[in-house]
Amino acid sequence: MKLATWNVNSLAVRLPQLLDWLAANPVDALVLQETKLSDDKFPQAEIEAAGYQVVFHGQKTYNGVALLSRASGAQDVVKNIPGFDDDMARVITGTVDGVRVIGGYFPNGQAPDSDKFVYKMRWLDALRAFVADELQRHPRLVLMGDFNIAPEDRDVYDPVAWAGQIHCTPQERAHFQQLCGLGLVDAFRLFEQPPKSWSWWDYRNLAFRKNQGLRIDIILVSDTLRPRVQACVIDKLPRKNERPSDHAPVVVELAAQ
DNA sequence: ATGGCCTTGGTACAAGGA
Repeated sequence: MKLATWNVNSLAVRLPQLLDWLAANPVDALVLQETKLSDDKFPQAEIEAAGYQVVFHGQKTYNGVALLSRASGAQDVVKNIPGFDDDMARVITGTVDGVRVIGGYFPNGQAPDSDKFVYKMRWLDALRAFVADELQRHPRLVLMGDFNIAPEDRDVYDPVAWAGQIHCTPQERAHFQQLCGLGLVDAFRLFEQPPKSWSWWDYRNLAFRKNQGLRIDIILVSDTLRPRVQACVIDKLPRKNERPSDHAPVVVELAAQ
């Protein structure tokens, strides 16, 4: 079973690339972030024509998430974080083939001294409570998405320049560790990986060509699923396309039960 | 090297992203 996450930075722009990627990478579940589409504009028919079921939670212009899955579809779908009042469409959850899949577009936070950072901290508190609750009922659980947190210095191309900056603050990293403390593990780090592995590269500064990026797109798997994890990779190929998203997909492979 | 790019809304350029 393969599951993946991808921040597409506008599904309206990236739909052809998404369909190409799915044709080459027939995953069982895929969560998308930054679809930037209200639900009435979501390209459901095109995705279904490609052989996927899809549930989505969007808004105009900003944010927006979706969960694609194979024929059996996603069960018990939840949109956003219950009990957390939020104008932004950031979370979608469903059960796919017995695995509880939570897809998240974590707040950016803008700057550590900003109101948006305060929101990020509140959102992370709410997410942690939600994930803890979900884990009680679904021990086979995957939390994946654009975390907008670089968990460690090795996830940052220039840790000195980024020290204390957004994505790298001690507060954000503490939240990441608290999520792991619920009984989740970073699937990417279960394996030896190439040094300087990133999932996002700035559009500016020839950052992709110079491999200057961050690893902020992350797949956490529950302790129950951990023995089934066989591989976790970042697929840089779509970042080499014309008109790419600034993020690359991340894929995890689970052994059959 | 100040910012350099991309997307949206809307039709000029500002805001947000990371």
